[in-house]
Amino acid sequence: MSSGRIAAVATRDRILDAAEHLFARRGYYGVSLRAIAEEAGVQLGLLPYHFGSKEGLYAAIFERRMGRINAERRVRLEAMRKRAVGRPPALDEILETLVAPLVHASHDPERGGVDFARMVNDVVNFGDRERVLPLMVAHFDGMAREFMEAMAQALPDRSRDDVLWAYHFSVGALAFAIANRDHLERLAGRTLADGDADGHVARLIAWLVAAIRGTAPAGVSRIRDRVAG
Amino acid sequence: MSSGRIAAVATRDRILDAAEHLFARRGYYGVSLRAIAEEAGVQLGLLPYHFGSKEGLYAAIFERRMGRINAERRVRLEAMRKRAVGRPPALDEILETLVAPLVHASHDPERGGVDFARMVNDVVNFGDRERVLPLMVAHFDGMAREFMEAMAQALPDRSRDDVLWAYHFSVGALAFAIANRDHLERLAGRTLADGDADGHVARLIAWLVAAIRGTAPAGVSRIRDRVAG
DNA sequence: GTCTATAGCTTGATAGAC
DNA sequence: GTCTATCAAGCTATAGAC
Repeated sequence: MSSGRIAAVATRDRILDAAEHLFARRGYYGVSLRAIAEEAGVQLGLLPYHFGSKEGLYAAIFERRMGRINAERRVRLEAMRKRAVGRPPALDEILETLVAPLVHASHDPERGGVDFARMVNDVVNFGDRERVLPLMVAHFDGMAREFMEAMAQALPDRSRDDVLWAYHFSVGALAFAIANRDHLERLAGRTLADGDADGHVARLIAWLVAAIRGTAPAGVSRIRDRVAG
Repeated sequence: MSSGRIAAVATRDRILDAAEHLFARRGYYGVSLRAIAEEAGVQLGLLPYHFGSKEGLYAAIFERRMGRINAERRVRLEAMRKRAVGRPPALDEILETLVAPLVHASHDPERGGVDFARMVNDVVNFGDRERVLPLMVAHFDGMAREFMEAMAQALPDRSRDDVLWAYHFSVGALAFAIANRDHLERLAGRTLADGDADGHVARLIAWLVAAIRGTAPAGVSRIRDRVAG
């Protein structure tokens, strides 16, 4: 490994950092390659050289971050399944597996922090379908299937549509939560002292469990859920 | 009122319709005035003439729609207060007041439908703060104060931060729900038969009430809430 | 009020020197 | 691998005819 290659990786990462930061604030079309190059302290021509195109750069940001997050989820899912043999997995464990890796990343500048969280939120709320669809397929759809299957097992008395709705809204709440932390502070008009990632995970899971359990269609399951949860 | 003025209003509205439709799909920077003019069947020069600038056009879309929605909310809030003298307002009524006018608008093409809903979602998830902040202040902040006050009364055992968090997440869920209805169908891989607005309002309110009630910090209030709710 | 034409700038991508 | 220079196309906003 030559020192040139090391330098190249460092440059690539500096570009990705700069792009992540700017895309998070103004969206894909709101940021020019020139602005990114300037932020990265690099010349414009380097961006198409390393990433092929603007879309390629955008996609590369997701590839850098989501692999680790989804790997962490898969490890947790596997551990969860091993713990729960013969019985269905617990709803709050499933939700923690869904939520925790991304929330932790959104608190860790080394893993993208709020910037990457905002980009995730942008993709999840995908207004610009044609552009964003490949990213959803590559980084979200596979996990979605796994989580919905687990949730269906944890909620045996719910219809397929109920599970779908629960997963859909859980992802929405997750994306909203990690991307709009500072928005909450604006609403409050002051700084909030709720910084730690684990606290956010706990609050988010409590919210989701309550929402999903509390909207049970049948009276019987509702009582059982309260005892179990 | 001359026929020229009537025609002018019609043209203005056609431009607003076209802009709303395109902004909903690709965001502010992803749409050019040229594309809007073409979609509206109008010449480019007319847009700056009628709206001053691209930002002015974007703001005009919100002015056209949000006035009516917030007026409806104020009427409902007032009626709610008259119904509940001496006792705190019910949480589900407050949430219905927050949610129903916007959900109904998101189902009605005459009031912007999904397109305007997507624009609302974009502002609520405001990545591009400098640009969007004036719109939040003009159309959302006033209502936010009123709703948080009502929610604080309906949830007397909760802290100020709890109420803040509940309101913040309710708005997030509302914006997500109205903007991503079709997203749910992609996830399902089929068309869902859940078209009516009232059904969506009911499902959303049930979700929010369950989430807010179910995350009560104290055990005592939790029991009381279940009896009351 | 609407259209045509254009000014002045920015955009993403590429070619070629080093 | 990085930089400089440049292209063709796109952008918003404006001026002036009708």
